[in-house]
Amino acid sequence: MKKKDALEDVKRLQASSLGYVLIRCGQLFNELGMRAVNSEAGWPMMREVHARLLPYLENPEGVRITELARSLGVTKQAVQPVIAELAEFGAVRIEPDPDDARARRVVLTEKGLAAMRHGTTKLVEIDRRVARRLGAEETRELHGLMTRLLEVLKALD
Amino acid sequence: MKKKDALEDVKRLQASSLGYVLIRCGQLFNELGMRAVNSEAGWPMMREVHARLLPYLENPEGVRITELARSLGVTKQAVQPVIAELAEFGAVRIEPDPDDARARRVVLTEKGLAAMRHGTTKLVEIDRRVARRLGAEETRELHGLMTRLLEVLKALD
DNA sequence: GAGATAGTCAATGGTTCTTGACCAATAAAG
DNA sequence: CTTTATTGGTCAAGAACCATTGACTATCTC
Repeated sequence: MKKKDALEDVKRLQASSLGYVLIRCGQLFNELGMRAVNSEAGWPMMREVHARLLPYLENPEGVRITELARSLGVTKQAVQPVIAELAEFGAVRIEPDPDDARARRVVLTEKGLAAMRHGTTKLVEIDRRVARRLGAEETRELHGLMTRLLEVLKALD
Repeated sequence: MKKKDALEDVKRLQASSLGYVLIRCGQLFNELGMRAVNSEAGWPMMREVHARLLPYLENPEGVRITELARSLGVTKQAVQPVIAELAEFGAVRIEPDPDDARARRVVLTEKGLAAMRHGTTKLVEIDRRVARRLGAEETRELHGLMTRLLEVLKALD
């Protein structure tokens, strides 16, 4: 059974890769998180696009659509339906730009902030379930290492 | 500036969450990996769907389409175009099922196995770049913890 | 004024997935 | 050994989502 051995070989290689294991973990966690958020009322249907956009609304003065598009790496036309949905829900407000009459500013509202908080809280709840099985010490250690890893990955491009 | 404080608060909450940091890391790593795989010739266009399907072809005897669909949580119709593409490329072979004349078995070929190996190798290369910045000891530790985390997450549902 | 920039509108394309109708083979039951 | 229900798979049509290009308006900058 040479073929079976080759398969086992690849699986060993996968298990040996930090990245492979990391990607799997990230997907599973993401799935759990999305399910937890959408299982509750209040947010009609949280989709990946929303979660991807929200972090770029850090500026309390608002962010221009073009800037959002550039941050996300897509065209401004692609961003429009997303912010339209967010605005309809009330997570963002679209204001005219005081400095430029052409431009508009997408501003995170209190409700949008609450949505971010809610989503993160759900993740923290899963954290706790994980910690109960993984151990408090290990979880803390993992969190520390992961935080450093995030910095490394950001710098890596 | 109460609003800015509230935002900082959420960001602190996010940074404190293992899951949040993990998801970000996973996305970044995945992006790097996909880019690395597609930058080389040999595999015309590796998409997420392919990467998602391949792991379920572990059985050397092949797997039924219905079974694949159930594993992926979609309909069998959704699976069909994916395996058609994989078959066209040569990563899988579609054989009649010896036990059931209705059924077909999707079998991973040598080429498909090589593709998995190639993808994982690319991840391992990124691993090394990460390890150079994170430190060998830390990387090893992180890998160990992450492997345990994966088991925990799988069991969590 | 000339040219760049912010944003919108319209049309369109690709990917993924769905429902519904169908065929062929199997399994269960009389 | 038929009848009936179930199962594996395909075909066809289409919906949802995400993104695109192209054309246009309004404004800003020089």
